[in-house]
Amino acid sequence: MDAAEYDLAFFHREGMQRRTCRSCGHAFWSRGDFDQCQEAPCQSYTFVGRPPFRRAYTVDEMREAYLSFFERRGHARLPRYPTVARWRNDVFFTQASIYDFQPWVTSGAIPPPANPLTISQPCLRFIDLEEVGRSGRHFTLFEMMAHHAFNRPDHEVYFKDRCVELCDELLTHEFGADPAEITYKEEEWEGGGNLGPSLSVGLRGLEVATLVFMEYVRDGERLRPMPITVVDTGYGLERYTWISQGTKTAYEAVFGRLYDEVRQSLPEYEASVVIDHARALNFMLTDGVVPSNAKEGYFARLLIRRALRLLARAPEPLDLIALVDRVGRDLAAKYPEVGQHRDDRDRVLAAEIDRYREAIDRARPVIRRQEERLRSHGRAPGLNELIEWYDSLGVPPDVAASVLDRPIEVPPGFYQLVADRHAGEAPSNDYLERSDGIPEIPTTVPATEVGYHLDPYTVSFEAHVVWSAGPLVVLDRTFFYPTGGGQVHDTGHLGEVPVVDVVRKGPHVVHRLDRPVDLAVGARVHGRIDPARRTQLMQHHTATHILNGTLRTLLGPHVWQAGAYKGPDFARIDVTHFRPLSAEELRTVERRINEVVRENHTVRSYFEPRSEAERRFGFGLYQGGAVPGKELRIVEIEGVDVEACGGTHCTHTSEVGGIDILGVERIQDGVLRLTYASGERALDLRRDRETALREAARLIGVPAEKLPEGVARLLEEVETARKSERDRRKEDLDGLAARLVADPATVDSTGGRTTVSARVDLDRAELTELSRKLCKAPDRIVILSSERDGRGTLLIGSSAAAASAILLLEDAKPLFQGKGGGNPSVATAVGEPGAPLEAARLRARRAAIDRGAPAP
RNA sequence: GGGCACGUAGAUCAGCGGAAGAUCGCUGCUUUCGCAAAGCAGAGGUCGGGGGUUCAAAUCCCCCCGUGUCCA
Repeated sequence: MDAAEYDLAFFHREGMQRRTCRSCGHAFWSRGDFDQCQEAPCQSYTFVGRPPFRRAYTVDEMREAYLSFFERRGHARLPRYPTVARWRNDVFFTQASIYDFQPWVTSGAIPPPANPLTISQPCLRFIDLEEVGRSGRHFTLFEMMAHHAFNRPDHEVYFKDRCVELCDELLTHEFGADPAEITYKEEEWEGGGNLGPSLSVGLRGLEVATLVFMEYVRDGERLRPMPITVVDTGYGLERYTWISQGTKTAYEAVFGRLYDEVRQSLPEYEASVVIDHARALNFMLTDGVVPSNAKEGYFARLLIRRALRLLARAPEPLDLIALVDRVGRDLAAKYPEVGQHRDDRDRVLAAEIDRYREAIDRARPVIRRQEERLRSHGRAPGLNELIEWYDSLGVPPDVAASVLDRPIEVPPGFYQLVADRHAGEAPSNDYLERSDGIPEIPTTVPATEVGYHLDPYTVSFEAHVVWSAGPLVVLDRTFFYPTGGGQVHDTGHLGEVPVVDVVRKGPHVVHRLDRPVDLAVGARVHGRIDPARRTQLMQHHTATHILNGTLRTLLGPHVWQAGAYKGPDFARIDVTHFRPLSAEELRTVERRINEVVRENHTVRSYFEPRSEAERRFGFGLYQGGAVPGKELRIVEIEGVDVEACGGTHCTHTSEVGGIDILGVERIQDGVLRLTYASGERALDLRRDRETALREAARLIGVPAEKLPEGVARLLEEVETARKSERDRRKEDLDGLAARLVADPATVDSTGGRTTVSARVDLDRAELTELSRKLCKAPDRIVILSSERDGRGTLLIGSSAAAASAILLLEDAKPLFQGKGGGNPSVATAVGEPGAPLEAARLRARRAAIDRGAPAP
C-alpha cells in the first residue's frame, strides 16, 4: 500500500513524525519520540498498576462513555445485532461490528440504518479459545465498540482524517491519555475481496483500536476503487475497561466482584474461563443458539462442556446454571433480552448438561471393554485411545482416566492433537453462491417499483418495459413476486407470453418468459399473475408465520427459524429446538395454529423505522435473518407473531383456511423440520391421503377406520405363513436326512465312522442345513453334491474329529475344477459348468471311507 | 459442511470372511400351599437399507438412512 495512503493532514497538524518500528519494521506516526510502536509484542504492557486514563471504568461505564462520546459527535447510537449471524451463510457468528452491515450495506445495495453510526457489538470468536484465561486479554465473547461511516460519491460523511481525529480525541480528551504515548501504526487490511489501509492504535503496549479504511476492490492484479468507501473501526470494550483500571489481567477488570467470588473456589485460569464461557453462553442462548453437534450449536456445546469440566475441579462443585444466571443478571441491566430469556435459557442449558452426562454414561462401558481387550493383548490404553475416545465418544482425557480409575498422562497439547487429526479434511463450501445466469443489468436502468408489498391482491397491472434481453424483461413497476425470503416466485403472463420465473437482481425484478420476445424499451405491457398460485403462496407464507410464532410461544424463545420454504404445493419451516416434538406437543401445536386461523387475527404489513420496530418487538423480528436498512417491512399477526418480512401475506388469518401438519422430522441435531399445507392444497392433500387410505382398506377388505387392525392382522398372517413355510422346509429336510441315513446305498459305516454321501439337488442354504442335521450325530462325515443352474456344488460336513471336511474337499476339488474352502467341520466348493461333479463326490466318499481323511 | 465411531434376539452386547451367539428378560415344565429362587426345555433374527467383490459376506468395498461424537 502506497505510503501516501497514510499521510494524513491530521498527523501533520498535530506535529507527528513518521518513524519505523525497530522491532516489527512497520511505519508508525506519533508525537512522542519512540523508536518502536506502542503495541505488543514490540512494547510490553506498561499500564498495569498505573493506568494511562484519568479514571477507572466498569464495563457498563466504559460502554456508555464511548457511545455517548460518538453520539455527541454526530453519530447515531445503534442497538446491538444478534451474535448469531443468521443473515450470512459464510460465518456462524458476528465476529466484528462491521459484520452487521455486510454484505448489503458495504456493497451499497441498501443504505445503512444510520450514517455515521456508533455501536457496541457483542462478538464471538472461537479462534483463540485456547488463549482465553491464559493471555490475560482474550475472551470468547467481547464487545467491539465502533464508529462507522459509509461514504458515497454524492455523500461523503468522513474518512481517514476525521476518523483518526475522533479516535485521538477519544483517547486524549475523553479518557485523558497522554497524547505523546499514542502511536498509529501503518498496516494493510484485506477481507472479502476488499482492501485498504488501516491504522493500529497503540498505547502503553496495548492495541487500543484498529481503524480500517475500506477503499478498494481486488480485481485480479489491479485495485479498483470501491463505489462506497467504509470507515470500519474496532475498539475492544474489555481492553478499555482493563487499561482504565490497570489490573494485572483484563479478566479481573471486566468480571469484577464475580471474579473474586469464583476465585474462592478455582485458580485464576479456571475462574477466568468459566466466567468468560458463562458470559458468551448468555448471549448465544438468548440469541437462539440451541446446543447441538453441528454448526453454531456445536460452539454452545463446546463452551458448556468445557465449563462443566473446569467447574468440576472446584473442591465444592460449582453449578453452571447458577453461574450463567449470575452473569446473566448483570448483563440484563444493559441487555434486557437476556433477562427475558432467562427461564428458557436455563431449560436449554439443563437439557445440554443432561446430554453430556448421557454421553459419558454411554461411553463408560465402551471404554472399559476396550481397555479389557487391550489388556488381554498385554497392552494398556495410551494417547491414541485417549484421542479416539474424545473424538468419537466425546470423553475428555481426564474423564477417561477417572473411568479407568488409573492415571493416564495427558500431554499439554492434547486438544491440538485432536485438531491436527482433522486438519486434512475438506473445507466447508457453504459460502459458494450459485450464479443466477442473469447478465449484468446497466445501472442506468431504473429500479423496479414493486406493488406486492402494499397490495398482495392485485393480480393485473399495466407497466412499461425498461430493459429486455432474450426472454428476460425488467419493467418500471411490477406486482410479480420474485423468489426470495423462502417464498417461491409468482407465475402468470406478460401480454400473451407466460412468465415462468421471477428473480430479484439488485434493485431490479427480472421476469423470465417461456420464450425470447422482442420488447422495445418503453413498450407498454399488461401483466397478469396466476391468482390461484399467488393465493396459495400467501396462505403458505402466513401459515408459516402463525406456526413460527406459535412454536415460540409454546416451546420457548430458543425456537428460531433456521430456514423456510413456501411453495405452491406445500411449505416447511426448520426451527431450532433441543428435542423431538412429542405426539402431544404436536397435537397442541396443530390445534393452536388452527385456532389462530379461526380467530381471524388481522395480519398487518407495514414499513417502520428500524430502531422503532426493534424497540417494540426486539430481535425476534429477524426470524428470516437480520435485514439492514433504515426501514423494515413488518408483518404483524396481532398477538401471535411479528417478523421483518418481505413476502406476500393474507390480511386476515382466516384466509389461510386451515393448516395441516404433514410431518415433523429431525434434520439435524437441534433442528426440527415441519412440513405443512394450507388452503386448497391442504384439502387436496387430505383428499389424496383419504383416497390412499380407502384404497388400502378396500384392498385388504376392511372399513377404512379399521385399517390399523387390518394391517396388523395381515402382518400377523404373513408372519405365520412365513413361519409355517420355514417349518415345512425344515420337515422336508428332516425327512430327507432320515431317508439318507436309512438308505444303505448312501451310508457306509466302516472304521467307527458313518459316511453319508448323496446327490441331492438343493440350494446352498439347504445343503448347509441338511449337512448340519446329519452332523448332529457324532463321527459323521457328510458328502453332498448338488447341481443348480448348470454349476455343481460339493459340500462336505464332518462331526468326526479325525476327518477334516476341508482336507477332503481340497483333495476332491481339482476333479471338478471347484473353487471354495471352509474349515474342518464344513467346506464348500463350486465347480465349472459341465465338470464331473459326481466323480469328485465319489472320490471324497472313497477317501472318507478309506482313511477318514486324505493323507496329509 | 467434513472426519471418526456405532447400528446383530424385547434389552445390553460378543462375533469382524467359512454352519448366527452370550447374558438378562419372555413362555412352558419340574419344584412350592403360593411367590421368589434354582434346574430343564422352548420361543424370539430380512445381523439398519440398497448395490458390489467372493465359491462363500453380519464380517471386505461403495452409496444411502439413523444415532453419537469431534472439527470448522
